[in-house]
Amino acid sequence: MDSLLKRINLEIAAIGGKRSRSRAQVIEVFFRTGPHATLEDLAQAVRKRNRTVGYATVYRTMKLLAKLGYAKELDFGDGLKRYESNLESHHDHLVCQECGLVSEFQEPRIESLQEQVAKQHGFLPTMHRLDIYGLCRQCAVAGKKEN
Amino acid sequence: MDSLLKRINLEIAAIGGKRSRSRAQVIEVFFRTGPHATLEDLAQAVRKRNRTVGYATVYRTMKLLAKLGYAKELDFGDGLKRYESNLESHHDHLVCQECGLVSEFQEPRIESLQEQVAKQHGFLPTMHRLDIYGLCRQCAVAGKKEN
DNA sequence: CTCCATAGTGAATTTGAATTTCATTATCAT
DNA sequence: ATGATAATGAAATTCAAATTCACTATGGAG
Repeated sequence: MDSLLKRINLEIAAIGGKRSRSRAQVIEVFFRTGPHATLEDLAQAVRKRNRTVGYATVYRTMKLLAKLGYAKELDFGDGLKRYESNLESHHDHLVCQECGLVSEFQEPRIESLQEQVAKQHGFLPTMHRLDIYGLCRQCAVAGKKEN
Repeated sequence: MDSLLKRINLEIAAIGGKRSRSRAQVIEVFFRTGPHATLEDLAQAVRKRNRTVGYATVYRTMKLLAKLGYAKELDFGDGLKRYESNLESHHDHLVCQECGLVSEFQEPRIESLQEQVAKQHGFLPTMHRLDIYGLCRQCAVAGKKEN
């Protein structure tokens, strides 16, 4: 974690940036917070520690982390931007439309089929997004009972 | 096309709705316009024919079509909502990050793997979204030349 | 160490797509 | 025809996100 912060600071310096306490706090909170956190979540968490950190700094820092490749921007269509660490291995999402629960999965066979498809279309893929929407186990059961 | 409009009007009537000229124009323009049109695109196209149609009507009509299942809402992460007809068979998207070109593909093997994954997680899928981002053939070639 | 150019900051403002409001108009069952 | 109600368009509102701006902090040059 400390070495991670150091590495990030080096990269920031490399592109002509300076350090700051606020930004360090945002970065630390981000990596400590669970995945799929909204900007609002992150801002809350940061400000819980240090009330003086402004929303703008949270937004700017997350954008910076995304640019450096440490964070990934997510959008599950609810109008809120979410971020997750890009350090963990790649995965896709199952989003419950009822309770909002987001779970993750990996399926290498899907990945390789995507590569194939892209190649067939002369397309050079840099990333992809696969989100499956529906009802989680809990909500599916609850839904059945209602009928 | 005419029979489609009639069918839609029947469904609207069934949920207690009335007809209107503006709405009919929006619907017609939507089905005549290429896929992945933004709301702005649609509004422009409609207002080109009939300047008196307001943006709100375009927005409301597209939401209605989505609710009835005739239109699908898309979001490629550029902050603009797009719509495509839901009459064509299901497909996923290849989005060029350089020129914005969107092309479509179908891959039944991916679909079935998704079903499998969902089942394994006790998840009841209602829909999914798979977008592959990268460079289209044109832009990939152009990018190489630059280096 | 001391400058000082410049990056970063937070509060406040602005942006911009999308939605809602509201007074008016159009539709349609009776 | 009439009256209940859906639909309309212009304008106002919403809301997350981005930007502005006056001020502060950082860190390389000397």
